[in-house]
Amino acid sequence: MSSQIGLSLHHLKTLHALKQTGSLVEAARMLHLTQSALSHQIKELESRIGMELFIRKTKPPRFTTAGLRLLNLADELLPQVRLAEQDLLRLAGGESGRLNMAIECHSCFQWLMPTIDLYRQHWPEVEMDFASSFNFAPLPALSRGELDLVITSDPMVSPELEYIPLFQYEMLLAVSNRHPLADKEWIQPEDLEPETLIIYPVEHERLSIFRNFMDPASIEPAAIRTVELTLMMLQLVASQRGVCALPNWALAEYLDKSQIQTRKLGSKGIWCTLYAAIRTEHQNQPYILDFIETARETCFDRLDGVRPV
Amino acid sequence: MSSQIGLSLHHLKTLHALKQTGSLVEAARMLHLTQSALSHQIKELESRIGMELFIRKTKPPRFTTAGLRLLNLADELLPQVRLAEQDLLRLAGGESGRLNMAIECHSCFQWLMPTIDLYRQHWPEVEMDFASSFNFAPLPALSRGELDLVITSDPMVSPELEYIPLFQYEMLLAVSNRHPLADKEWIQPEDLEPETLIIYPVEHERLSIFRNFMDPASIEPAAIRTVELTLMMLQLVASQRGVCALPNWALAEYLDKSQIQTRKLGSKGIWCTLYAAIRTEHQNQPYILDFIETARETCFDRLDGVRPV
DNA sequence: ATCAAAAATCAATCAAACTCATTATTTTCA
DNA sequence: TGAAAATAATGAGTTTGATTGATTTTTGAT
Repeated sequence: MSSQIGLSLHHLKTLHALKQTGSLVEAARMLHLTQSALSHQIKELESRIGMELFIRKTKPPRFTTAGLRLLNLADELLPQVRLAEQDLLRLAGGESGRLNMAIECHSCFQWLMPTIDLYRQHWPEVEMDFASSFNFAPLPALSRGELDLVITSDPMVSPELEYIPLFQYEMLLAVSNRHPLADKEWIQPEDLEPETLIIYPVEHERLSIFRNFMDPASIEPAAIRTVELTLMMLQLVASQRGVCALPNWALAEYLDKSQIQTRKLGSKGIWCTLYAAIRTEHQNQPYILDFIETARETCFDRLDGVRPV
Repeated sequence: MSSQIGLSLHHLKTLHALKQTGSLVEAARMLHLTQSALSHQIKELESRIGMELFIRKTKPPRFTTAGLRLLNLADELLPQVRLAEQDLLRLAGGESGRLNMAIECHSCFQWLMPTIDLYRQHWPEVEMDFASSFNFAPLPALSRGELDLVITSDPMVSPELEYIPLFQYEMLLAVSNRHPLADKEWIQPEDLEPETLIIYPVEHERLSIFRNFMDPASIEPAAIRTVELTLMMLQLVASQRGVCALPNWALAEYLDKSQIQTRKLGSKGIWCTLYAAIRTEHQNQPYILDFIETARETCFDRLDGVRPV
């Protein structure tokens, strides 16, 4: 029966990831596989259907008709598979549980809300609660069992904690259009010496602008101003009251609306990984893992500039 | 990311086949795999989701909630996959072609019509034509290239012909309710000696009632009457004008409506395989193979009593 | 033109899926 | 009810296919 192409969900996931990321390398990271693996996988599939699926030699790959048809299939099937797997997890692992969470990265509310909304539809029985982390250290609270999940970008290793990477993002400096730094290709630590730096009201060691950029160069900004809301930060930047460092995805949607621009921190930029921290005892708990999975999906779907792993 | 169950289309196909056939053995035959393979496959899946998918120890297996959820998923996904694969085949192999067919088994019109209707929806460009085979031998015509597909239950081996099995069925004897043979558990060749046998107007060697039943016992019926239509045959049987042998699936829908009953031919019954014969040059021709695939699906979906391979 | 990043390729490895042979369990039927 | 047949489960071994690591080729950027 050679009429069977032998499509599999792997193929669809690969194509979908390729579409989402625009490159085999990134798609591979998203799927926790090698670039080589994906290359082989696609080539094998192409040989079976006797056609190319996408045009290589173009930066975001352009898909052929056949490739588009499969992408279309993926868009239809994968969500259904996802739903079914969620149902199975609920059936097997129990419907309910407690999910107290905190975020160390304050811009994260941007994607956390849609994530939670989506998650609640599928796990209505899970009790969710949030702790604002301006005042206390969430990771110890997680260890103590007061929290169940913490979104953080700096893991503190501990035997009872498990860190599951969500995505990578770049920390960018936001400056006003008319700011002198807007003329520079990228920012050096010294450039910030005369500036007012606007930050969230947390310890400096927890901010990568300090930890990974200024501290290593032993440089401090002229002034520091703390603000609790991302939107307010950007307003201040636009008003030339200072500069601030924020994740690329947090800035993306404000770029054209406000009078601000973004610049790399250092020639390579500062890249951070955002993690979901859980207690090790929860590492197989379906309702927890599915929250994380939902978060990843939401982020890759809605956030610009995020990269896998 | 251990929240992934790792569902695959194989699993869904297996579950679906299990539901359709009611047993692992038959499901395996339908999928061209071993019973062992399916057993392992399901067990592995069950271990991954941590639940049983169906209750063994019941003749048609009863599915658990989890199993039903997956069956439901299969019903949603598999048709979509099927459509996508058809689209790819069309894209790769060309949309059009010639499909002249003939059936040696006259009852086959029963399922051939719905098959053709379904097929035409997906391959509107393929030119279809039918040759009634009462007068001529279709297999030689197929070799000669006058035909492209023949439905037959007795393959004549030839280098340029390829036989693709569709399904197995049982040849049953139809008798009137009031006929003395209706009292017998099953029919022996001798039982037919005093009877009038109603057959299609083709050579006796092409009829399995002769080839596999009466001829081996060197027995001939008292009289033979030829009729071209299945429905007419059954009317004659009901009117006690004779008995006839027909495929179980052809009889199934008339059983309660008319005054007829069916009996096995021999203690084990006569089982035949129905094939689609094509020219070897067509063995990779997508539009041909997809017709055959469509036929198989239609038969398994609509015909009672057919068995895989 | 040169360099860095991405993709393709090849050989080797690894793991999953399948088969064969066997055992256990069910079903059927005498 | 018990024996025989059919079906399912199990286990060991094999095959296939998927994945990786190392390398080359290609592409895009400077």
